[in-house]
Amino acid sequence: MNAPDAEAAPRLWTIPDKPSLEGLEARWDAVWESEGTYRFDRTKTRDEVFSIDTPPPTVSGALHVGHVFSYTHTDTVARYQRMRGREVFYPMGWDDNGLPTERRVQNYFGVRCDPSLPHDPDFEVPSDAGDLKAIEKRGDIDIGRRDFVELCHRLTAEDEQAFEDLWRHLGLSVDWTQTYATIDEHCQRLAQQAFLRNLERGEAYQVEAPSLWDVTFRTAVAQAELEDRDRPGAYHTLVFHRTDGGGDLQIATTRPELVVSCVALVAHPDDERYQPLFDSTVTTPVFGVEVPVLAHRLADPGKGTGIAMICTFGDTTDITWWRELDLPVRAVIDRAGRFQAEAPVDVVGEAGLAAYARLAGKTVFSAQKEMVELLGETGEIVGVPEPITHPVKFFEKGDKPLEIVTSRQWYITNGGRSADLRDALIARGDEITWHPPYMQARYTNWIDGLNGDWLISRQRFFGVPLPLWYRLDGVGEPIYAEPIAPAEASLPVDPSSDPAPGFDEAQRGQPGGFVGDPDVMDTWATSSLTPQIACGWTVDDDLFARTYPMDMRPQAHDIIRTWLFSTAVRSHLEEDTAPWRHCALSGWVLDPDRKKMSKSRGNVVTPMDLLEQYGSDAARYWAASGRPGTDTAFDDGKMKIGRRLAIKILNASRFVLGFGPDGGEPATIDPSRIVEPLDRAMLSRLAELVDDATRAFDDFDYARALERTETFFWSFTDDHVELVKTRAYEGDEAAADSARHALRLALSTMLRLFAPVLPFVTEEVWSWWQAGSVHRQPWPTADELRSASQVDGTSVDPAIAEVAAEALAELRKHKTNAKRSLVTPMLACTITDTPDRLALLQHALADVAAAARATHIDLVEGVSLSAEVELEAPPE
RNA sequence: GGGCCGUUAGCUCAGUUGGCUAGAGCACCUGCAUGACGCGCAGGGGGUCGGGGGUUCGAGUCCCUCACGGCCCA
Repeated sequence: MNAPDAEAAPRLWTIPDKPSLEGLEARWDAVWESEGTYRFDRTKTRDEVFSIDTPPPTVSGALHVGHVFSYTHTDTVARYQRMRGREVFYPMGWDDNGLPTERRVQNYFGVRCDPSLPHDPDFEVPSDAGDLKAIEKRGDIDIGRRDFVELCHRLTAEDEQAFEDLWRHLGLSVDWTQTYATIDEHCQRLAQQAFLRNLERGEAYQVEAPSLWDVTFRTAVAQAELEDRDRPGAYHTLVFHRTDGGGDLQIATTRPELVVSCVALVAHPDDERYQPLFDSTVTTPVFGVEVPVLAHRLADPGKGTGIAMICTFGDTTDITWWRELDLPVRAVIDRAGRFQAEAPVDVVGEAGLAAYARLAGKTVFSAQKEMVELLGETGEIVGVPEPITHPVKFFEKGDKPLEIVTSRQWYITNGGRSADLRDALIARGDEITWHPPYMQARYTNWIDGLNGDWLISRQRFFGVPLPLWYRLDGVGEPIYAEPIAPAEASLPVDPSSDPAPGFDEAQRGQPGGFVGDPDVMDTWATSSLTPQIACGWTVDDDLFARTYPMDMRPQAHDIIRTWLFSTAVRSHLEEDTAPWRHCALSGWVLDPDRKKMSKSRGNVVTPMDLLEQYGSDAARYWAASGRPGTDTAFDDGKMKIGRRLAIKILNASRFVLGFGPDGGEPATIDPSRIVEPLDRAMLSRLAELVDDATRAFDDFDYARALERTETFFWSFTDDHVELVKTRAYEGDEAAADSARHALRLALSTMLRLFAPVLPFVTEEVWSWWQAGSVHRQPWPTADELRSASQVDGTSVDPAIAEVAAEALAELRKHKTNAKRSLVTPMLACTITDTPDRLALLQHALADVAAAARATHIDLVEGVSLSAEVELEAPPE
């Protein structure tokens, strides 16, 4: 690591004749790597460290500008904190665990995982991998789980390299020696270990219960993975028959195919229309099953006819009713989303059984058509279905509506079923500083709306296996109530290939033997442990003590309910603390039509092309212009401005440093030689900027810091440099020195202020005249500038800088309005202004006159600024 | 239906605790070869700050209300 080298010997100036942005990324990335500029120094204590819980990107997903956007935000804060003297712990992780990788591997290699197939030791990677046409021609190859997982590892390794290349090109100041991947052995061990500790403490449990089920992926999914999508549907009005002889009852439903699994009707307790029927019974159409009419507050009197079927299970409200009203189960939909072969036991009549036979084996979609036909035949459907559009629950990665299937699943407590835990987790939110603050409401609201614990088991292949086995009884049935857990020292384990402790592999599947739990954990069950993973929980106590709880969690606002919340749950359960002190939420990148950029919309811009076209500093400039938490439109115009800024920094620096002494003398900054009032006024203004930028960065507001710095910089080049350049060139020694040292001090300061956002161009300029990396320099302080702006303890009025700049602008205006060059000499010049302002201007009058090419300026007292000038006659 | 965010110049956006005549960049117009930068510099036109009401000496800023857009959750 480089020591901060403010004290180090200044180096000789080597200023290129024609500075350029081209190639800076590759050059400085290599230097930073070889110098270990961003290497974490683990001798630092907790209060000296700033640790960042970086989002591990899903490597199997496409790289897009959204990545450039949010990761740049984090990097600006990391660089700022590093310059503030904090030792920054900034690891990168890859999220290669889970369904996106499975899908990509299936498509890329043309394979399908069949867990029943054994491992094939001779398995070779398909030679036509990546060739979509060839794969389509030959069809998918079925392979065993171990071979499938091997392919997952192989492909994610390539994807990770592409991400690392992008991150390096973008200039993320990551310590690449700390990298982890959510499917690597370390993460698997840790995820299993954390689960086992949840199990020991009773926070993890299994239960056979109805849960949301994706029929395409054939896996259970959690509440956090749901999304509502509007889908067309239709109210079908069905006829139920009262058993008290009171006639028929009409029920509106969008899912007539579930009549067979109807276990009750329900209406609102206050609904006078149905109050007389409560606790009476009716029989279902077609199947003739007797069901009760019940009251429950969740029934909506305004929906349909105000009375609904409760089916097991049509939607999540059915689960609530079933649970709270203590109803039986008549499930009909299997794990493939089809009607199972056998009718529920309560269907006993011949007609009912015959009707069910027409549904058996059908998908939900075909079963509905068949059922409507059956209802028509019995005359138990009224009128024609009334089309509606209604929200339907989908797995966020799925294409078919979720069904509800009863299965044995593992859960971790998250407050969804415990008011105490819920309140405790909401209170954890108060330990975190939210940027921007209103994001905390999303966290609180999500927890408030939970309706169950966290379902963590998934019936998939590429993930961290649940580290459990079950004993088999005498007839080979698993005894789920007594799961067998491994010793922590043996982790990670794969129960599908490792035998249970105390058993021999030969006993797998045998009566009296064992069977491994076939499921993997939800990918969030691993991702929720990124603070523990990165900080070395249980494997490196020393590192853990220096880095945890972490200082910063940066992430996008759309995954507060998943990643942020689940991480808070794990830290609460495991460490009894919030996992971080600050959460910084980034917005989204929108396309120019204000739509979220995504691959499916085809509006994604390839980030590497962008970085090469405009330069990484320019892309970072665009990203850093997006305020924390705010969605930002993709805008290449903004990148052009960033590029211009970077070029301007090169040119202005070259100019400022060009005033240096000849003959290879070292660059120095000697504040005691800054004596001219205008120079001191400029530094005084710069001190205010440093205060402002520091406050902004302390509040994670990189956008504000950049904006203020940029504004100052442009007025510095356009006004201050123009005012002092003649003096710097040809003033007497003391006056010239004052200008030069002030320019250098200002440049040094601004380079450091820009460094978090524009790491390449600032490093390039720094290298021309300073030793070490700008990124290991101390962040500028207002104090150093204020003391430089004073002489013998007396300050100048910083307003001198404004008055001088405004006077110069007034004189320029006359030249421009006369359509003359700004270097046109003035034969005479009079400036009128208020006495106060004239007094200030007096301190910079020689500089103003030189910049305006006036040999002499007369001052006249008046009410406001104006000028009269006489320009040299234009050449004929 | 509930919660949150937003609405300021043609476009993208600043505007910290209320306080000079509401700003910047882009775009547009008019000029300028100037000791670094023409990817530059100077100057200019352009806004009843979404509508309405209120508090205040004073509101883009605070309060109420409505409209529109977005996100999250039912």
